[in-house]
Amino acid sequence: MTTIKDVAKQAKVSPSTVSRVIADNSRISPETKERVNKIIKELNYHPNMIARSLIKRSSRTLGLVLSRSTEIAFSNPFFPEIIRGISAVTQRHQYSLMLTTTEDYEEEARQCLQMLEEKRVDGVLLLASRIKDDLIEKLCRNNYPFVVVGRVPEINGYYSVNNDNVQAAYTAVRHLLNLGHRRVAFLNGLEDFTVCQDRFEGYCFAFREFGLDINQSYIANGMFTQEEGYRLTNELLRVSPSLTAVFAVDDEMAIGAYQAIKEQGLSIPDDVAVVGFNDDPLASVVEPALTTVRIPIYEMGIAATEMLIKLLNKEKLVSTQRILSSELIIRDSCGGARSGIRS
Amino acid sequence: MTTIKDVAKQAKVSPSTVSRVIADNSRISPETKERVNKIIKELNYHPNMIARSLIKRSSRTLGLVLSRSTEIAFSNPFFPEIIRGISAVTQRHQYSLMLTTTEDYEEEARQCLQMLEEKRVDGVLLLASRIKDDLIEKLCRNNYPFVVVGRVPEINGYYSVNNDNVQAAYTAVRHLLNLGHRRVAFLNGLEDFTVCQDRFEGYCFAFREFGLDINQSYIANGMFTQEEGYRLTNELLRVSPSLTAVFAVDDEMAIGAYQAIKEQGLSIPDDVAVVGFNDDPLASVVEPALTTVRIPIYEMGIAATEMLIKLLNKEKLVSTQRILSSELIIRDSCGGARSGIRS
DNA sequence: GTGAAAGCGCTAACAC
DNA sequence: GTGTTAGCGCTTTCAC
Repeated sequence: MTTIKDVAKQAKVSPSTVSRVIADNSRISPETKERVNKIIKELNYHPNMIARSLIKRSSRTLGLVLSRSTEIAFSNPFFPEIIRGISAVTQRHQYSLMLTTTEDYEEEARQCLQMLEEKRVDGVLLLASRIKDDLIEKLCRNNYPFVVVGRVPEINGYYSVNNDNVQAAYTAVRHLLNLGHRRVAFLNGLEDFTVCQDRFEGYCFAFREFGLDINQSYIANGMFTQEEGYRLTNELLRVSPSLTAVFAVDDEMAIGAYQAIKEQGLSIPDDVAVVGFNDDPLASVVEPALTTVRIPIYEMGIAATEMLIKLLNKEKLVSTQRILSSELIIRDSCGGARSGIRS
Repeated sequence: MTTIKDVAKQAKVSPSTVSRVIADNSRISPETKERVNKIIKELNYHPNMIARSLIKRSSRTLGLVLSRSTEIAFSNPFFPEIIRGISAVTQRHQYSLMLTTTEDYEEEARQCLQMLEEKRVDGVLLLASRIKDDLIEKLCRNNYPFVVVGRVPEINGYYSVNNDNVQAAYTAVRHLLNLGHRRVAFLNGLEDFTVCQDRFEGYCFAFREFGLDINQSYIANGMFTQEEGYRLTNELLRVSPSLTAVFAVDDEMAIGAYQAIKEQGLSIPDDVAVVGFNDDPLASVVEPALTTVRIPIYEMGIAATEMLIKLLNKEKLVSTQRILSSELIIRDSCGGARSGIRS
């Protein structure tokens, strides 16, 4: 293994000079620079990042902890897309990305703290979804740099990136109300996910705007799965056979609703309109193609990572929170022509 | 920041003793051990992994480089699943995982080498798919530890984990031949992916076993996308309207085939049977539910990571290659009853 | 059983 | 401009 000393010896300079050449220090003579660079190439020398990290007190690495529940929650496109965004920015800023996946929340918190305590990472990105989150409290208490993708209620002052869940759900439901629907069911996820709270709020906003009351028997909660969507829709249709539309908090659930609606001999969109959320690849494949909300996942990854890196550089941030807007993708599941409406 | 010296001072021992306590060294007195551990807890001390890595000459970190093309190639379930498997093993062995995603192959190779050269990682996991691969040659030449998920032709002596693509495709096509189909088209991916080569080989094996000739006009190549599946199937049906079955190298392509077949007014499975590959979540959702091959992705991640860690520990490996078997999931796209047949 | 000392590979004052 | 020196936080001989 070649070290900086080997290069120094060969180039007949001191290690510090080599170090300066690598750092592209201005007050090094062009001749030395050239000679050293030549030797570096010859010896195929690469600085040892571990050693550099030790002295710089920074690993130049960001941590990302994915818990299984988050994965399930957002299922398909979310996971690879956000990583792509995160990775793009880490690379641009010469950071590395350290990843762990965990099966449960306890483990997630443990691993996240460990990465920080052991100085493996300079800061972490959190895909937060749950209502209660003592990990975040702990991170705050220890002054660990972190950025949350999502929203954590009852905690303030943390940096975060999120999409406009309330607004997007409002737009989606308004779309249904505008088409004349009044008996609109809401197929919601589990209540302790903030996305579910927020999307429910959007649903309520739209109803309020139209001067309509919320009918509790139109609301159902369950897991973000197709099976659950199927089961809940069957139940909703049993209790309220006169429903004319279903708004699902997730496309997987919407697909489950499709099954249930079709099994009842009802037609989509003629008898029951459906709107989903997330723009899962499935959405354009099912028949009729599903009207849904597209979330800028890649961009959220970008934004969150940029925020974290600025934080680490002690740069001033314009705001502690960024909300990215999503887009209602109108397809065939509500009738009407296709188009895109900005929410 | 608390260091080992702080702990040593507080516990009135030397840093080396603290180090020994942490390493659970046998010849340290129980009393000292207890006292030191108490101080460690009190001060909330955590060893700095960077410093440890430096002296141990090991980052205890594995690298994973995902290129965009790989992602596209295997699309959906592959990416999160294999990471889940990899992550499970890295955690079990107290390793970390460093991840980068890249848009192209050049970049992939560059980043992979860099991680190794800069000693950020002790070894890398490669999701290899392409026929020509000079990255792997380079890794071999430099004696960098690595394990390939997939197969790289024309290179030997590297460690790898793969699924039984030839066997699985053979089983899938034999299933069609057993059902009486003789004019079976093969919707293949791009020829420079080894998976495509291997699955094509399986297709040929099955034909040979049945004493049938390969009809070149039944073979089509394209990208692993739904659109391409649609386009190619239209073409195949135009040239050979008498086709009775389509075997697709990927479920996305199979879904594209569905569209084309249905548009021709043909019924699945009555007029044309379809078999896919990968058991994409889509497969169970489309109508009729798609018969496809399920690949043990999670297990491949597990196996590859275990192999790499053994390699790093200089443990003897039983073999340089592990082939995991996949399973034909029989659904409704070929007619007949549902069941699982081990390939 | 424990401590002292050396050093992993690098950077950054501080000299000159 | 460049070299000398010290030291990042840890482990590991080698003493005793």
